[in-house]
Amino acid sequence: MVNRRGKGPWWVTAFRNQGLRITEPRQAVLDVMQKMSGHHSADEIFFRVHRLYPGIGLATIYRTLDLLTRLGLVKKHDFGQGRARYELITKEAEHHHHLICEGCGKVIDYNDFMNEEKTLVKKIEEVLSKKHNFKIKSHNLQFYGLCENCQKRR
Amino acid sequence: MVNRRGKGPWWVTAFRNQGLRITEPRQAVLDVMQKMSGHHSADEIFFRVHRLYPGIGLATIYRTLDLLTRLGLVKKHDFGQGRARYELITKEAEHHHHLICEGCGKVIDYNDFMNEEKTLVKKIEEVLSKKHNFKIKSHNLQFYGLCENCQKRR
DNA sequence: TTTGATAATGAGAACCATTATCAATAAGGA
DNA sequence: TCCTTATTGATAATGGTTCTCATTATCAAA
Repeated sequence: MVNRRGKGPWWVTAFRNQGLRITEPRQAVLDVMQKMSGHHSADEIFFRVHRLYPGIGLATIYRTLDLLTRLGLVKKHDFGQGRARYELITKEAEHHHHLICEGCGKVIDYNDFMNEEKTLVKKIEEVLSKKHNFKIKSHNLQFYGLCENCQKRR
Repeated sequence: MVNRRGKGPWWVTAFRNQGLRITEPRQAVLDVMQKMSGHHSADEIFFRVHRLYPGIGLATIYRTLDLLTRLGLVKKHDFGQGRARYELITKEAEHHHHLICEGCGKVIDYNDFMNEEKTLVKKIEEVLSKKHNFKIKSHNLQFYGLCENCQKRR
């Protein structure tokens, strides 16, 4: 998808607005992430990028993922697995949460009961922000357990 | 609080039942954690223990916290701060969740709307466990934002 | 098109919480 | 008290992530 000024991919404008340079590593990371939808660790992304651009280093992958996160193009997840996972934000991947398998680390997205959740979260936010003078920016609901395979295996 | 068999503190029975030995480091960690209620990192606990028992090493603190977690006497939290935090489980500290300040790392407990939450979580669990054949063991809801001080400071 | 200021990069060292190793110690049943 | 072996202390190792710094590349301006 190209933006309406024909200056390149959709994210080019976001970069230019911030005075950020369009570089090969940044394009490579974004390209790769679009192709591998889902949540991936920095070094999974590194290996994929590395196949196409062997010159790009791991440090740059981290720097780029951090930049994209700050720009709001990527969401950084912590599933308690000792490494962060990064997900490209798209219109398809709306607000959702995760089931995390404690056996194999598999992560399942879900977006059931999002309306009920939003209602409850809003109520909680209202009460808590007043009660504790706390400005809530985001929240996070995740379920831990065992996936189908790991239930059998143990 | 002493258990009804008069064999020492309440947790002694839990240890004996598992064939675990009652050692000075284990007593020290439990004593200190009872005195410093709340969530603390391993090295905060280490320093407190160290004042009373300079011979006890950090590795033992980690081993003991891990043991207590497996026994269900301690809850290990991940607030996304690059270090785990440990909380002694007591009757007072019922099921609760956390507000985490992204500015200073302060953590506020809350237990408002726990009934509504339980209802929603149960509904979600029922649907998701069927839909994905996923056995849910636990869940986790946390809010991120800025505490009173950190809102002013920026 | 060329130039110049400086943002961005690559390589590897540094960092830091946590875990593993292993010889020495000590808990607790016999 | 003795003996088995769980536990410990010291320290090295691990692994994800960040930092450093000399080099390179982007892109606005000439």
